[in-house]
Amino acid sequence: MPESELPKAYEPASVEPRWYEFWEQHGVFNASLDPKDTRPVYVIPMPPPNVTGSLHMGHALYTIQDVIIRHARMRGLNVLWQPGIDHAGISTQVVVERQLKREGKTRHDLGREAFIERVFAWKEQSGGRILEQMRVLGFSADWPRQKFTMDPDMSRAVREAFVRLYEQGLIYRATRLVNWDVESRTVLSDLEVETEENVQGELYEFAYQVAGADASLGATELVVATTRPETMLGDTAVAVHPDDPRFTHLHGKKLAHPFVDREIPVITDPVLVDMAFGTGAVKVTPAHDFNDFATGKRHGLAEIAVIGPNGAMNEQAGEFAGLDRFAARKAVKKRLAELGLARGSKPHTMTLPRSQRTNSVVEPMISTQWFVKMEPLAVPALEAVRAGKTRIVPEEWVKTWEHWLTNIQDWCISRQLWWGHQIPAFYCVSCSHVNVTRADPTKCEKCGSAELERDPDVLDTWFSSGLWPFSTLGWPDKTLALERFYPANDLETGYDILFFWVARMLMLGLHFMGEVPFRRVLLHGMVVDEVGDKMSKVKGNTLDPLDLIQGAEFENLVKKSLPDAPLDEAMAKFKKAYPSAAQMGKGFAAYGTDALRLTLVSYSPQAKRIALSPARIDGYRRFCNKLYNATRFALAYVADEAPSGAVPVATLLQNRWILSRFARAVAASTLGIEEFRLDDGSGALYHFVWDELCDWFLEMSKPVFANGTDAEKAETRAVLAHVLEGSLRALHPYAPFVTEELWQRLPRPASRPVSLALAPYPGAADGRADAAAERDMALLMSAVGVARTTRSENELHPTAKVPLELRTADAHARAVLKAEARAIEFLVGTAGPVVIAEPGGARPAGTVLDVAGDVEVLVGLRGLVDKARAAERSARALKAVEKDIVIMTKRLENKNFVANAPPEVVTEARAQLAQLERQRARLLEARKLIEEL
RNA sequence: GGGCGCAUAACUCAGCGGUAGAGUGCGUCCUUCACACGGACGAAGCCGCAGGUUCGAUCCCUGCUGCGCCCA
Repeated sequence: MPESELPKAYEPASVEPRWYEFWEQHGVFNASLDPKDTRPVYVIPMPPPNVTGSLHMGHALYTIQDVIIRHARMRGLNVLWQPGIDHAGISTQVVVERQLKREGKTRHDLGREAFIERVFAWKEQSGGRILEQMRVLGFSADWPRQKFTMDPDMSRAVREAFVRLYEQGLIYRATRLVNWDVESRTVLSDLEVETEENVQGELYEFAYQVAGADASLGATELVVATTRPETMLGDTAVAVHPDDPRFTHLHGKKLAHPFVDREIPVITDPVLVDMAFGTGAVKVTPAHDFNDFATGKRHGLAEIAVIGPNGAMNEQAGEFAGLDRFAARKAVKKRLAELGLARGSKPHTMTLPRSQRTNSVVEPMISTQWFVKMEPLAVPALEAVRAGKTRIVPEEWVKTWEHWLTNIQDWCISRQLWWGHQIPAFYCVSCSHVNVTRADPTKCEKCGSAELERDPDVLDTWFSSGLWPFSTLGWPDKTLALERFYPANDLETGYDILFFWVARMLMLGLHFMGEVPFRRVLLHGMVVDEVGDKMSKVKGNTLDPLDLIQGAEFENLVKKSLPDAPLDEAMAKFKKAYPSAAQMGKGFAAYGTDALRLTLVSYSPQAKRIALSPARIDGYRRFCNKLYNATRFALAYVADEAPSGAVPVATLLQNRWILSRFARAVAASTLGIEEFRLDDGSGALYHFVWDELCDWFLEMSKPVFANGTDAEKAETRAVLAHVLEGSLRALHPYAPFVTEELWQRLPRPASRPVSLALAPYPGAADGRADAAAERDMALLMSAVGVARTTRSENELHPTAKVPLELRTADAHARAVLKAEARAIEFLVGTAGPVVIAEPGGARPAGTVLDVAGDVEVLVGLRGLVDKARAAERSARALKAVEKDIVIMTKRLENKNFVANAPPEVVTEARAQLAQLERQRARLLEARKLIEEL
């Protein structure tokens, strides 16, 4: 038997790498640029992972894109899914600088050029690993078209975009209060600042003495409350509310600064000051606080920076100069106390701004930076979504989108880093003119001086990502690729980069290409641990997709995720984060890529959190094994078939039925993929394969192969070969490896291509809808089910044979059951032929009666019946039916229901009630029979 | 302070204006020749709480409670 060639269990590890190599060798993932290729195209721009990153669960979610891409490819479209890597400015620079630090060096020891060379070397060595890991996940990307955001052609696009925006007045340079990352010593955009909530801090109070105070008018000092005492060195005013009676006598007064030689005014400001908060008086530091900055502008206050780029106090801080800002905080408090100006402190819950990349507390600083003027770009983007040119799915994100874009701030794009696209601005030393040019200039375009200094800053990483959908296709040149593959059809990514990436691509795509870069944006949630917490290294609840694919012992996992914690503590954290893993024993089995993929797409796409459940992955691993074994079974019979691809003639009930169910399943899968409901699409196929194909169709074909006529056998072989081949095609986008492995072993039509990845996706024409077959099968399934329940309730050995009689008044039902006698006998395990009869007549002694709809099921259990259990079950069934009867009766007795509900609902309810009452009658009979046993 | 979302079986999650579903787990029986990674059968839910709309609400609306996220 051919099946003996296959091991009994599916082993993904021995199968998956082989097929990936095969696909790449045959170039099945490559888009066609042949000018004569007229196929419609389908494009998803792949989000380029960071060059520093190693594969995490977020990347594994690219599976959603791959399923859609593979489906499109199987539908015969010219598909482009172009992979790439992002240079990831800050992250990468931080990684390499940390390496240098271990060698006792800084980037300044190397110099800019050598440092960049070093980063490139690092990138070559370890940066591409993630793309290798993506192959493990089966992603069908067009690898020969792989891009890196710092490739020469990408850099050219970036420079072109910058120059054009500058020429159009949309990029400008300005001095503003910006977010400063003290650790990496660069400015950040608003989006790169994250707020840490519920930080336990203190509200510290101290007093400013009023200059020339008159004690008879009131207090001679003004007490302010602050969370940042050290910034008082840069205070240029104290604000009170104009309506606050406590401070009326101080309006217009000056305060003496205790540490620096400066008097600062008391100002009144209803915007900044909340009378109820703190002391009602607010110190104003325009150079280090956004609200204070705005206040300063309103009142014409000086902006005195007291903190330097490294986070230490500068020379303006007088005696505190040189201290780190946090050390300065302590020092200032100590000195205030010594001067008798401290007025105590209160615990205070606050929020802290932190750098997304380095996590250090962000310092507002005044600095000269490059900005993109956003409003002219945002308005067309807003309109494009409103007009439906790009659709955001799920729609709930549209509100967020609208809110952000309508309140958008100008985008700070310069970064004080070395790693990235250096800004193409050249300052003339003699006339100060700013030359912004496509090619490096040799002399100033204004005064002709050859003395030019290039701006040292680089661009925000997201600037180049924003050009991705067209820069990767050759822009600014008019290439065939650009013409063919822009705009893309869909974009699929996490909601966390809706603004960072999606919005900017849409704005820049509209601006430079005059057309939206994609028609749909599909936003998925974040992968979190099984109990819903964000995955983080600190919590030790991260999962590496490769550990799930290849298997891993929990002990090794926790050693990897929390290397510094005691083993039992780390293990406890891990098991708390993954309750289902805690029940598993020592570790994860090698679930394989397909199981992980099926799991990831099984989550509802509208869930904001995807709580990854190891038990669920294991469930899909079993599904792969089920599919594998179903094919093993089939191969024993169909190995010599030569299917034509046409739907086989079917006369046997189960053959007609499975063709009908198959048509439904593939329709559901296709709809699911098209509607971005991969959970529904894959679920339909899962249940089709397991619950219908395996549990009923394969089971019913066994007696055919054992005892059927040659014609029946031939028909069943043809249907089995056809449906199985079709099922593998249908499942391939979700589970590419196991399906390719099995498909290559199955007989298949001669017209099929070399790889399943290129075979046509099945459609309605691959099945045959048959309502009658579905109805008749339902009857059979329910009768068999009831008979089996009776057997099981009485604890019969599975191989024990029982006499079976089915009685029904419905002549059609009798005909169906009679025709399917062989199947029923096999599925129930009957002693002798099943008797099909009309109701009434004597019941053989020792027979248990149950009902399946309108069919009485009589199982002969002479001497085997557990009377008590049978009675118990009978009572339970009766109770359930009577409960339903009460519900239905009440509903139908309600005049309003009958009058107002749609007529078909009323008719349906009446039919249900009638059915229930017939069931009750039979159950009462059955109960009587038990008593007689 | 503003906004968004979630609350359904022990766990993780679907679903839905008309008698509540899946996977895992749990219980019983069984190594029957595709699969014990299996089969058959079964137990298990005030669908968060309180109102409202409706002939009918787990579903729609309002409020509350709890949890999560985003923005300021």
